[in-house]
Amino acid sequence: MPELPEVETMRRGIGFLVGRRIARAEFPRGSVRPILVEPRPATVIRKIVGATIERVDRRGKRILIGIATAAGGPRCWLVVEPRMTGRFVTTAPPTPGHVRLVLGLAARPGAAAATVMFWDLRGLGTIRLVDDCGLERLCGPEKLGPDGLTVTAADLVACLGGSRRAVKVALLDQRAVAGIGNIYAAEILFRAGIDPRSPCRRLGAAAWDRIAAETRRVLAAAVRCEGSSIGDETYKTADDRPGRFQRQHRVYGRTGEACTGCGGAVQRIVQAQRSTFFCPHCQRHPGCGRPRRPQLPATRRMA
DNA sequence: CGTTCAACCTGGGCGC
DNA sequence: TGCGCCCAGGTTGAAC
Repeated sequence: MPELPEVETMRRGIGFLVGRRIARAEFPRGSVRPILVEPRPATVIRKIVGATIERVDRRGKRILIGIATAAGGPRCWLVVEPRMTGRFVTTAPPTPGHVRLVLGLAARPGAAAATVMFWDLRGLGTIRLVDDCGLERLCGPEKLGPDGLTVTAADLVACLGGSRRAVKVALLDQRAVAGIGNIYAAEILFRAGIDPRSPCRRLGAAAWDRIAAETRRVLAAAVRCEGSSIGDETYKTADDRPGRFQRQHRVYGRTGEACTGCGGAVQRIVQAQRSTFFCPHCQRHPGCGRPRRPQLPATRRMA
């Protein structure tokens, strides 16, 4: 579920952790299979209980909790990947059985004791405790490209300009740009007017300009709306409110509905085993002067 | 290099 | 009611 806007909203929702001491940590053994935790939960608990949280950051779709070890040793990081259904909660969790981590914060002057939980329905999320070196290995530039809120056309061209991959698939590559997922890839390309099937190498400078600009604009707007909540299940803010950006979805999840641009039907196709939503009329290969016909691979050979 | 598939999990929704 | 199937915001690794 969570893409950059949702994870950024989570980060803000638990920002009050900064400066707080961890009084208690627990990895509850619910009725479902445990999620991936590295190193062993007992080791993580031993290292972080008693320590103080120095910062709460985000890189791409990951939350980074910077922790000063109790003994004043080197800082370590709790790296949380929510994947499909993970989220932080400061109120009652949707189900008690899917709470994966509980952090109890010590009271201090001006702040009562508090509890923060990581809840994950499907359990595909991960929690890792790493040092600075491990953080680099996990979230360094080899793994995560420039952040989606600030990515430039030059960044995209440098990484993807020569690629044969379909642009929608490429935008999901976190090494190219960090934070875009299936929802926002669709919304960005609709607003940029680009056919999701276009091979990257066939896009011109103007197209990359539009893609980069819409990436920043759409993600920033979604952050202001506190993300997209679909259905009622999984994603909500840390204090249990739904996001609002789903109201501004133009194509995602709207198969068969009228395109807000031309009134035609929004289409769903599958790329890289994932749904892609787009309007074949409003989204064209750049440089192609007129709307593409709805996919008939036939008449290609001619040109 | 790029695509396809399976896997990791739980749960909702649909057709029969 | 129940069963089987498809779907879901993500990521990884193996096979072709």
